[in-house]
Amino acid sequence: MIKYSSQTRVLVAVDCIIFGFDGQDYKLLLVQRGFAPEKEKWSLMGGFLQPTESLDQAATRILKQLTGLENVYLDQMHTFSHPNRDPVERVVGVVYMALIDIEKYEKQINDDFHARWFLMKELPQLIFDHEEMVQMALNRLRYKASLHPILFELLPEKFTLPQLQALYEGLFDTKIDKRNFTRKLLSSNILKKINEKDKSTSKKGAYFYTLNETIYKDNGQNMLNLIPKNEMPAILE
Amino acid sequence: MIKYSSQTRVLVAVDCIIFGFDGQDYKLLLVQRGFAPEKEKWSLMGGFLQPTESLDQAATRILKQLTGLENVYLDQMHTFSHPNRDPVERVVGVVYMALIDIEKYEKQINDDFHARWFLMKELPQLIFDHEEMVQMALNRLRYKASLHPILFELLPEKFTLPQLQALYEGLFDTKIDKRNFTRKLLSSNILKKINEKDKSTSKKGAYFYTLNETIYKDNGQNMLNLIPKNEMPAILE
DNA sequence: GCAAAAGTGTTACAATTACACCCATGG
DNA sequence: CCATGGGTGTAATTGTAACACTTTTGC
Repeated sequence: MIKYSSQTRVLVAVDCIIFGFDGQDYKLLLVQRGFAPEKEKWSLMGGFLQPTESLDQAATRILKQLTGLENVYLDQMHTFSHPNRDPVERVVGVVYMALIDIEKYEKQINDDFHARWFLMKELPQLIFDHEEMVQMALNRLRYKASLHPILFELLPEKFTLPQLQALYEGLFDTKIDKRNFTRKLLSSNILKKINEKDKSTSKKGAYFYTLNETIYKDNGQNMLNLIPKNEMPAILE
Repeated sequence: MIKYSSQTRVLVAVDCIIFGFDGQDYKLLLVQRGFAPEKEKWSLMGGFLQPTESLDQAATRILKQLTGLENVYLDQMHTFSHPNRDPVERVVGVVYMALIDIEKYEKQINDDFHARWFLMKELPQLIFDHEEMVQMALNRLRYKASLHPILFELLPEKFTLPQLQALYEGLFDTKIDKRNFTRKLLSSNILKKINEKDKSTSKKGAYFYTLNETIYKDNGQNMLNLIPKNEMPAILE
């Protein structure tokens, strides 16, 4: 078979940034690296791209290996390529961001990998350029979440408005007026109220909501706003 | 030297999507491929990642090779990885998007590559998955431009408000009210008026403006707006 | 009965949209 | 003098932000 001669081939790794939310704080799922170099140091969960799979498939495979989860929010974020980012040999690193419901995470699956959830505020030192990757992912998550309803992905199917508000307040490290928050959210029609309450965090109990799936998919709008809203294409990213 | 054994190494290519604007229409700079397979078919300008360079450096190098330009808007967009996207052998393709001032493009440089500007409306068939790449880039450009002032990158240093408006109208295929457009733009303080007119398109002449560089860098805002603007971090992407 | 969290409305202000006429000038 | 494109203001509407009290109930 003909090849492109005289070009250098390199390893391609996929690294997954896996976010979770415990009701209070954002967390990141890390693994303790089982092989040299940097053995036993903490790192993102990753693996090498295999000959017959795409990057998306590789990321899906890796995420499933570690968490047991499929069909979760998983998005290619950026490709890192400093020639010496891995000291062993050149590895180009494609980073994916995953948002998972932390409750669904299956602990037994990961024991092979010595996985652990870390509070975002208390991350250990990470190998290679993984800290830079995490920082970029956090910025990206804030960016997206400020524009699109994606934080739902961190919650179970049924969730309450106070839970959702805590999610936004945590990510942006701020307090939000709950009346305004609720009004905007409900006016988007993205939620369906369920006739059932969560009594675990208060005596009164908070109503559960679920996503209105038909509406939760079609969102795109604007901001420096040179384009009138009427003219904005419905799906932009 | 130790290596990661038993893993497959692949070629990494960088492909550049180069947008320009001629005052009327958006254009894409394509090259006629000089080697097999698909020799003489049109394709994005690309090249292989070299051993000592990063992807950003490779994209910069490739862009300079083709256009003679440096210090232009250039942004990593997405990495494509279908196992058979290149029929010769496996190549992972990292796509960059560039916005250039079409006037600055130096024709003599590209003649080695048989480069040509195509109207976005009249693109030829492209090799491999390059059409998919272009489609994604166009969506991405619309998305970004709807939120951030980046289309300036397609204009010369001095430009008029009607030129700028044509840029937005062209990208979104719509008409914008020029009073509202102007007011929003000027109220952002991003522009500086110059005491000089462009008389090339009208008898009255339109004032030139330039970017206010200090303000043109710090922009980030919102849209589904669960976060009050006061609380929005200044730089989100 | 009270502490703790959930729920709910109104008003002021800001941003966005819709809309039409005068201006400057080269020919 | 007139055709062409450039420039400008206002009013109605909509969206956003600030603000505090009542409800529920487990203890």
